[in-house]
Amino acid sequence: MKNVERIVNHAENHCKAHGARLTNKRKIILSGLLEVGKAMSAYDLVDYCKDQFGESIPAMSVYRILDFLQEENLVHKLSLANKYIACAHITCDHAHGVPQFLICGNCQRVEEITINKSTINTLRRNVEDAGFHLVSPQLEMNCLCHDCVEHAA
Amino acid sequence: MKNVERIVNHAENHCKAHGARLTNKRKIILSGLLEVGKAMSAYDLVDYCKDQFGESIPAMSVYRILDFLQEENLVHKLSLANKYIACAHITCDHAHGVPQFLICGNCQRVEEITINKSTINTLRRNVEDAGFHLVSPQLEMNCLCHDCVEHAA
DNA sequence: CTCAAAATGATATGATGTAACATTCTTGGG
DNA sequence: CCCAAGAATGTTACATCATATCATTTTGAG
Ligand SMILES: [Zn+2]
Ligand SMILES: [Zn+2]
Ligand SMILES: [Zn+2]
Ligand SMILES: [Zn+2]
Repeated sequence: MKNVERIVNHAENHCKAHGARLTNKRKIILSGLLEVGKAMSAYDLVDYCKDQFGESIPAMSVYRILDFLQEENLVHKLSLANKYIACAHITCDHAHGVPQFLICGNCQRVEEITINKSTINTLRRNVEDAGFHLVSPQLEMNCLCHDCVEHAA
Repeated sequence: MKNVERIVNHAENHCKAHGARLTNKRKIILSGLLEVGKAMSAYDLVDYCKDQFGESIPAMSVYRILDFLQEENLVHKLSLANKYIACAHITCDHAHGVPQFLICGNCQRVEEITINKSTINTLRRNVEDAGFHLVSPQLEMNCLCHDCVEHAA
């Protein structure tokens, strides 16, 4: 069984567990994101599904499906790039924490990480000191990946 | 002298100091952002300048002017909201560090802060541990301001 | 003053995202 | 099984955000 298929199956079980339905179209969108392995715009996904799966899914539907997948923590939106990326932890059994994203400004690679609690707490204290309350520590950070740092050197 | 005027003068000196020109149109855009005191889209600014200053500045020019103002650190872009906001530290004489933004998800108030170096360094180490190099610690955080926390309680 | 560079304008178009209503699919109770 | 109700998807139109390209105007150094 291909890896993408395995992850999609896992996602389907995750949905079933609380009565949500990972329909065929939703599987296709999720599969596309998993196959590509990097962030794509909604319209990129329209094209990809047309080209790779022969499925014409209108943009409106893609947006709705992306909303659903985000609610299920199967996909995340990167506001810095207006793109969407498959969750890197779909097959992990632990509950999904608030993710942080490292975005390589050179090759666009994206890494989804979970920064350790003590760092987040430090950040939270900084925010409280400024008179605000941190609601969600989802962060998107402008980075360079290891490869791009090497090649630049 | 009004406060906005004072800040704009300071900005003009800042530009002059290295041969950049804070033209009249650029002053108008910056003044608009300062008067409003919150984040606005480029098209919001087109309308505002038309209504408040009787200046019809085409959107294309507004975008160019915002680009200029960002390079001068007089304005920052909030990617989370696709909006622009005047820098909170124009009249500070110290060099402008990399800012972080706290955005109230309820009333849209924005606070520009500079998180202390040690926190940023901790964050940087977390990023390095993930095999990436942090290029810019500009962060946009989904928060609630103190007032909105109170009123919700 | 003159000319080149900088700034701004005009026009078109691309990219991203949502509103509103229609149609189709799914599913559980009779 | 059948049907009604809700969920999912389709259609159309439009709103919003942003850039490409070329023309014109403004500015300032020489
Ligand atoms: Zn995730
Ligand atoms: Zn890279
Ligand atoms: Zn600033
Ligand atoms: Zn608030």
